[in-house]
Amino acid sequence: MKSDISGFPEFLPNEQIAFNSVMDAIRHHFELYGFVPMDTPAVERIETLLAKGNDSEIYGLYRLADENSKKSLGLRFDLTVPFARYVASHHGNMIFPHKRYQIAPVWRGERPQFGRYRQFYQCDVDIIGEEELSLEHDAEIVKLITETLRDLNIPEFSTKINNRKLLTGFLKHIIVGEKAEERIIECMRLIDKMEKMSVDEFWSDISLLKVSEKDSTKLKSFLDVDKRGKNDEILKMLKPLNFNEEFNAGVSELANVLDLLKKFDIEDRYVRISTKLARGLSYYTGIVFETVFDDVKDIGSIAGGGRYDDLTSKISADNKFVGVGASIGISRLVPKLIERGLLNCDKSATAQLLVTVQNRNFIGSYMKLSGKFRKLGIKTETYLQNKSLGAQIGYASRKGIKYVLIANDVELLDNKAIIRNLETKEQHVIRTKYMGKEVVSLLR
RNA sequence: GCGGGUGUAGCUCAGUUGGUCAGAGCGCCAGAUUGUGGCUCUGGAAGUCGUCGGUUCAACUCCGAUCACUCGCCCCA
Repeated sequence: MKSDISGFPEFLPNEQIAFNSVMDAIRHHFELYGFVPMDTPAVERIETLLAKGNDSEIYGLYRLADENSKKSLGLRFDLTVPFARYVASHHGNMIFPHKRYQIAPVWRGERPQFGRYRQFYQCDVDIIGEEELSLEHDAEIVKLITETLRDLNIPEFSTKINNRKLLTGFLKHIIVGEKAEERIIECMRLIDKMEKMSVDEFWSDISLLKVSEKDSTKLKSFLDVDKRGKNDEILKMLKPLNFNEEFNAGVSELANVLDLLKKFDIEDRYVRISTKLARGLSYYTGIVFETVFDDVKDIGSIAGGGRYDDLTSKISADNKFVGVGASIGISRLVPKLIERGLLNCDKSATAQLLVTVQNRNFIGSYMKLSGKFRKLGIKTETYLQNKSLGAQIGYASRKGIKYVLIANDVELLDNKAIIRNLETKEQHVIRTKYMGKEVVSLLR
C-alpha cells in the first residue's frame, strides 16, 4: 500500500482486488442477516458533526473551504453521526427496528501513523429501534461481527465485552463530591488506556483524582476482577458487589447478553468480559465491545461497537431512537493481512480469460468470440495492442489471468480455438460455434 | 499542536574527510526464441541527487531555510 499524500492510502491493482474481496465478504455476511445497504453524502453540516461531542474540533474535523456557500459543511469522521442525522430526517418513512449497513470512507484530520489514516473505510452495522430495542439485538450484533471475522482468513481474535453502566455505576460509587462528573470521565479514560501505561504511572494519575485510599483499594480489586478468566466466574464476583442500581443494571445486562450469545452458538472463547473497557467517551450507554487480535499487538482494535440509548436527541428532540451497532475497520485489517501473507494478492486482473489476437485483420472475430464467453458469465479481456503472442501471454501471466485463448486466422475460420491453462500448461482445442457448459467447466 | 527520522532511476537502497561518483539490485523495453508466458543469457532506456539559498576553485556530500514523506506523543478505533 502506498500513500502519496500522508494519511490517504491507495492500493495497487492486486491489493485493491484483495481489499474488495474482503469488503465483499463482509457485505455478504451483513446481508445474510438481512441488513440493508445505506449510503449518505461524504459531507454533513458542521452543526450535525459537532452534535457528537463536547469538543469543538472533534477528530480534527475537515471543513469544506467553500467561500461561495453560506452553508458550513465538513467531511464525516464516522458513519454513526450521519446515520443519526439520516434517521432524524427520514424516520417517518423507515421501518423499525431498522437494520442497515454502510461501508464507506470517513475522514479525520489527525496526524497519521501506522494503522491510522486520515481517510479510511469503516464497515458499520446498526440496528435502530423506536423508543426501545431488546437486548437480543446487542447479542445479534456481537454474533454477526464474530461470524463475519471468523469466516475471513485472519489471525486468532477475541472480543472484549463490557457494559458502560457497570463501569460508570462503579465510578459513581467511588468518586463523589466536587466536579465528580469530570473526575469520573477522567478516571474512565485512565482505566481505558491502563494497559498502555505502567502501573506506577496509572496509580499516580489516579491519585490526582482525589480517590480515597479505601476507594483505591476497591478500584484495585475491581480492576482485578476480569483477571479471573472465565466469564461465569467474573459475573459471579460482580453480582454481589451491589454498588448501586446503575451498576447492577450493567451487570445484569452483561450477564444476559453473554447468556444470549451462548444460546446463539457463539463459543466462549470469542467473547470475554473486560471490566476496563470503556471505548472512548462517545455516545455508548450500555454494552460495549471491541475485537483485537490475540497475537498481533501493533495495530489497535479491528472492530468495535456498542449500545447507545440516545442516537438522535442532539439532532432532533421529538422522537427517541435507541440503537446498537458495530464497525469493522478494514483499512487497518487488510494491510495487516497482506503483510502477513493471509490475503491472496497475486491477481492483478478480474478477467479469467484473455483472448489473444494474432491476426489483427480479424479483430472483429476475436471480439465476437470474447462476447460469447462473456455471455457464459466468464470475465473475458481481449488483447488489443499490437504485440507478439508471447508478449500477450506474458501479459496474462503477470496479471494473474489463468486462461488464454489462442487462435490464428485459419482456426477462426474453422470455428476452432485453443484454450491454454497458464498454471498447468494444459491446452484444449474447443469448437467456438456452439459453446456451452463444457467450456465453462473447462475454465474453472 | 509537539518531538525524532528520512528525501539519490518506476521500486528498495549504496555513495568514504567536499575533488572520475551519477551507482547496484529489482522492475521496464528489445533480442537470443517465426503462433505459446515464467527460467537463463545479452543489450538498452531511465535520475534538476526534494526545492531554494549560502559557504567553496569545486557541493549528492557542509550550513540555513522550506516542502514532502515517515515514526512516536497528544488524541482516537
